[in-house]
Amino acid sequence: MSSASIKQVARIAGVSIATVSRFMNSPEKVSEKTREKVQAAIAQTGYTPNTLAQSFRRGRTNIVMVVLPSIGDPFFTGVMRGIRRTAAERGYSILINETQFNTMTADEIAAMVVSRQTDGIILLASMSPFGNEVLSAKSHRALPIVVGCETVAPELAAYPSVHVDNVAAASEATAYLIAQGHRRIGMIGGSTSSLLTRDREAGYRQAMAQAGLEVASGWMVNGDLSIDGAISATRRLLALTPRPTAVFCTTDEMAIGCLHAARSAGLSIPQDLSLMGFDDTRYARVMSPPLTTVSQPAQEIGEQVMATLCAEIERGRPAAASEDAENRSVIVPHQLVLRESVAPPADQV
Amino acid sequence: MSSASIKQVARIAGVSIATVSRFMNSPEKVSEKTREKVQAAIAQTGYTPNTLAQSFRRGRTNIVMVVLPSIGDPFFTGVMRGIRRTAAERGYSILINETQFNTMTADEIAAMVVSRQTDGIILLASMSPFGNEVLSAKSHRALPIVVGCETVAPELAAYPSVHVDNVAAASEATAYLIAQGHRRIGMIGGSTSSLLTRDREAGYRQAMAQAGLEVASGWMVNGDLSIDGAISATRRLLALTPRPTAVFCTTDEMAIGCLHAARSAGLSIPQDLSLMGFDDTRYARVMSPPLTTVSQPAQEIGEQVMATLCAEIERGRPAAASEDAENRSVIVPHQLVLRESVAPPADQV
DNA sequence: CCCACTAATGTAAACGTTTACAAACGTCGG
DNA sequence: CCGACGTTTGTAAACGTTTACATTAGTGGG
Repeated sequence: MSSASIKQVARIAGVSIATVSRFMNSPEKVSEKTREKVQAAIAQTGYTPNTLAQSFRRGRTNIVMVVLPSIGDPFFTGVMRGIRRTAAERGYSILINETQFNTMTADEIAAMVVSRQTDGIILLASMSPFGNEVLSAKSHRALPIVVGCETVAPELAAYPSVHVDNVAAASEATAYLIAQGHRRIGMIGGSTSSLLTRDREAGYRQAMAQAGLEVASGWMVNGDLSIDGAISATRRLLALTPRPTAVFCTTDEMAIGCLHAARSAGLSIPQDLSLMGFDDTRYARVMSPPLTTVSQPAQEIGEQVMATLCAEIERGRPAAASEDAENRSVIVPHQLVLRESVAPPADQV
Repeated sequence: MSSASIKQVARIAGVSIATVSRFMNSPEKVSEKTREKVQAAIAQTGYTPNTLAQSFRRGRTNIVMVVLPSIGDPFFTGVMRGIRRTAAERGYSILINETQFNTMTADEIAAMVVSRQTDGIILLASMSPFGNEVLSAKSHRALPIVVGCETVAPELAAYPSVHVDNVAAASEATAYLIAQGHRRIGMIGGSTSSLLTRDREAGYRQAMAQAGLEVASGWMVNGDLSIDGAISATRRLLALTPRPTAVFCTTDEMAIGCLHAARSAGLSIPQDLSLMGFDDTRYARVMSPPLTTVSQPAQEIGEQVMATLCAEIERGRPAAASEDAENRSVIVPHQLVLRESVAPPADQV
């Protein structure tokens, strides 16, 4: 007997089910008197519409899926907060998928939309071969997808996106280290198959090149976006001779690992090694020393991404017209935040 | 034309829709020849069952909701990892609800189950007045709910749960500080409306009492489970005279805030102030100094909670029989992990 | 008082599955 | 060759909504 159905409410109120349905969805279409009767019947039965039936009938679940590398990273937590906020406002729930655990392949994720389990997708992780052919084959309509944080992959170029200018930001961060007098600067990034890492690497190389500095082999290592990954990456970096005097970590999470590893190796920060992070997570400012980093407006990114996705979903199939106008990427501002993990190098080159 | 329906597949394969359905759900019931035909038709049309229709028909979404204070806390991230792992294994997706943002009231959450949007609930946050009357009124069946991490609230006593022995753990942690020679020990907890905080407080008081120590007024402050909250809490603690020589934080997250605030106030840790955390998150060991804390098997808790919920869901309505056998709480082991944020007090009392 | 027009309500089909039941088909022992 | 039984397939109802369309009630002008 779980929960009452519309039929019972209709019977009790002495009206047809259509009227009850109208009462629920557009009360202004039902007369005052009837409204009262229906209201009473609903109160009496404790009726709640069966969401499953509604979703089925309407062909919409009001659920969107967000795909990201790891929910554990505090930066993504911030983005999620923004997503969740505007999702709540607009009546959507969100389903999370972490690529880190390879729980699903890109095709499976796409299948969730095709099979109508989900109304759209937010991609915060570059899934490069996003089975786009598969998708367009499976469904004639374009999938509602929006890309966030990441630079959009070529195959996804048609989709809207919102992110900071990763190459400019990385370039500025590196330039700052250079301006402090550093010449040997290492970089700890994620896997190079990630476009985001590639962009930040491009920015790093660009700044180095502009200063006429070379990027020696072994100066760029993969820290796997994790603390542990950054710890081993840092060990590799410190084993180099001459070793870098500064390290640009493409993520605060990795900067934390790097900080720990460097200190474990007996170095003091920033005297012996300068550290630059990225993201300005809540941990950055409570580290010791507080991390110099690049801040991104995480929550704002989340909000904009979700809002854009809602628009995509709601405008439904008919896209056509001024596609490009809507599909342009939104670039949100980044900012270098200076704290205490960077100082001029002690040993002169 | 989004995605093909079972009808089209049936037509192309030259069979009835029932046969196609059987092919999908219990292929052993259809003959070899037919299987081939259907398989071909599916391949040709790219058929994917409409999940909405399936859910509607079966009355199950295979989605469960988990309610927690904040997904950002690394401890919960660990629990979520466990939940997600076993959810994936068993074919469930998970919907997250953070109470921190008050996106939904307890009643609304319950309504999601009643209205069939969700098959069950995992409560990692104590929602004390969980509108249980409302629930049992709305639906005659018991809701599939399982409680994790938290001590279960009296109204939820009937539901299964899995958590560490919070009072014992807090007691051990405090006893360790006492054993190091501390006499004035402060505690930074969450809101006292949280049962978890209350349990850990009870453990703290118990250890103090056993050592014949008094808990002075002002020694227990609310750190709001956040870094910022802990920072102000610490300031209040340090303003006391005489000030505590050690602080027990009921969360590593708050211990991090406490560490930062103490250091900002010019104290060195652990020489001037000892710090004990709780949870052993991934940040604990990379802090400087590394945090002494109490570890909980986060992932294991998640796995067990989810597995229990699956059992609840799958056994469906008919509970009866040996209810209590299943409904007992599972206590998972905790462990004190000794690192470097605790030392004997410098100033002798 | 009737007609026309609007507002309110009812009827019934449709959405894509699953599944109880009935029907058809094979196979095999007699 | 027949009947019985097991296997495979088909038929049709059901799940709880929404909604196009038909119908009825209500309103006001002529």
